[in-house]
Amino acid sequence: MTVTTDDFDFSELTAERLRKLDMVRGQGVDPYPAQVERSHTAAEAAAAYIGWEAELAADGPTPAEAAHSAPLVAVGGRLMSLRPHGKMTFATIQDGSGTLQLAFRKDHIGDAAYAWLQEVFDRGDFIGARGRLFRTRMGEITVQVDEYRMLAKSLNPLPEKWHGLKDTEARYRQRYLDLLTNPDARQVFLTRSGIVRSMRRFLDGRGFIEVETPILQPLYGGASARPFKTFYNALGQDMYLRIADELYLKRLIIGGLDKVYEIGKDFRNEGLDTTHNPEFTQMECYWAYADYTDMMRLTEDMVASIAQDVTGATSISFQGETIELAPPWRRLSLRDGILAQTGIDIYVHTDLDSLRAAIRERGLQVSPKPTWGQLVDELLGEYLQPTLIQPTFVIDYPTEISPLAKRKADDPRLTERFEVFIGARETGNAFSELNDPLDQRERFVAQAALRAAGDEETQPLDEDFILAMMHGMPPTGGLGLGIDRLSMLLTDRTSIREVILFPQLRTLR
RNA sequence: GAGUCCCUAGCUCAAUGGCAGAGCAGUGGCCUUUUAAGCCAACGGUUCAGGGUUCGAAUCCCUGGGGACUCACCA
Repeated sequence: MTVTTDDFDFSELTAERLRKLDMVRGQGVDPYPAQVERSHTAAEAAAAYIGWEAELAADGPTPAEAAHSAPLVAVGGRLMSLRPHGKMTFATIQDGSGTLQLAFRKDHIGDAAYAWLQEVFDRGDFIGARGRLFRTRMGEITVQVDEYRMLAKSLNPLPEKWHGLKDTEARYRQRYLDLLTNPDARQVFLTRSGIVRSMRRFLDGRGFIEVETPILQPLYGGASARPFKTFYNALGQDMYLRIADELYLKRLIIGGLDKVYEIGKDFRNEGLDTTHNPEFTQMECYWAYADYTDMMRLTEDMVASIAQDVTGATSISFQGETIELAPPWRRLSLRDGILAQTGIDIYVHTDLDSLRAAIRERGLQVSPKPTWGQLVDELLGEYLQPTLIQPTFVIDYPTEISPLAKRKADDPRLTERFEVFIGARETGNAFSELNDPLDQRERFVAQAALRAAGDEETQPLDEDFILAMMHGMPPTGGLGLGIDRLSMLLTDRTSIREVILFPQLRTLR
């Protein structure tokens, strides 16, 4: 039933809570006080009681005999369950540290205080309580409440306590309800936070410094993708949200910051599916005087170290597969990988027509692509990638699809580049960075030609970046790792929306 | 952008062409160690929206909205 006032439409349940709110205010009590008396979190209270029990054991008296000297705590949290039993009521509160049980006895707190609990509190409200800890007959550590107060009234009901919030759309649109009622969801985001923390610790420990580069850029670059475009009024010019951090981080390498990294959002104006969100998080790091083999060692050491930190092991379970992340990881050339899965040698079929013919000849199902490089990438995605469950460095990519990577000394058609695949998902991308400004300019020009041929995701010529490189850039290794993808891997989730707190959804009309 | 499936009470779910229902939550009552507390009672619906078919539509059809998955683009 919907109740309508001049200002709101709300449910009958909300109307009931508003009635209680009015009742509290009518009694001269502030339902939203600013000050909170709180000595312990839920977890700290439990730990304090266990510590007290341990001390007692040495002295002699049982906890029941010594109850009068049990720890006195002031706790606060959200009321998740209220279980009245006549003259005694049990409640469970939840704070960021966990849950704790409260016991209210009518003969202990008095008739009026006991009645007030039933009259004005609902599941979802915040409550603060003081009292001594004890264990119930069932052994649960519980606060014997001496006094309590309302910390904040909630006006909308929480989802059902047993099943939690199931509806996917509601879980994404109202993530706070998901976090409150689904412990799994909460754990995913704690793990994700742990991954980023562990990554920072690892890179800091290796002497990398964390930097911040522009998200709002006059020209996008550093990856092959369509950008989000916007307009900056003060300068009267078009701006882009970055699609990668790469070109700015390399400017820092040129500036003599030899080991830099950035963890931040990139934005790509592309599709939306279980592995893509238009706004996603990437770690990029650049290491002067290193090459792509150094980056491979860095990558496998870092990912294994992160997995150890957040899951306690380097061997993880993902979608029923056991994946071993301990180094060293398999290294497979792109050519050998595609040859093994399709029988096509991309070193033989080195132009678009020849490669198309070979694909047709074998009856392979791949979508048509406008350039040779994109077609090679398509073969990788269709036939090789699904086989790459265990962590694999696929190395030596065609120059045409790697415009920022250094050519291999013995074969200018290829670059010193690798992509990381784990659980059949692309998780990282790295190369020995191109530091020859003249070659870099040529690559940009070649990109323009590919764009003319129909490739919409080529990289624009960035004169300011070339200017920087003209001043001299040291040999450098660079790596990009997808934080969302890594989080999916380490939390065993197949949808990127499960590891992004607020995934992109269509706005409700 | 295309295809398939989904949308019912605050939440989790029933009802498949024939009286829209249950559990939880909420309301009233009983209950001093429960923890998915229990018992009794009453209450709670624009079945996503709009249109159509039909004696009759939550159910079938069409249009629109939102979501999930698959495909295409992408990391």
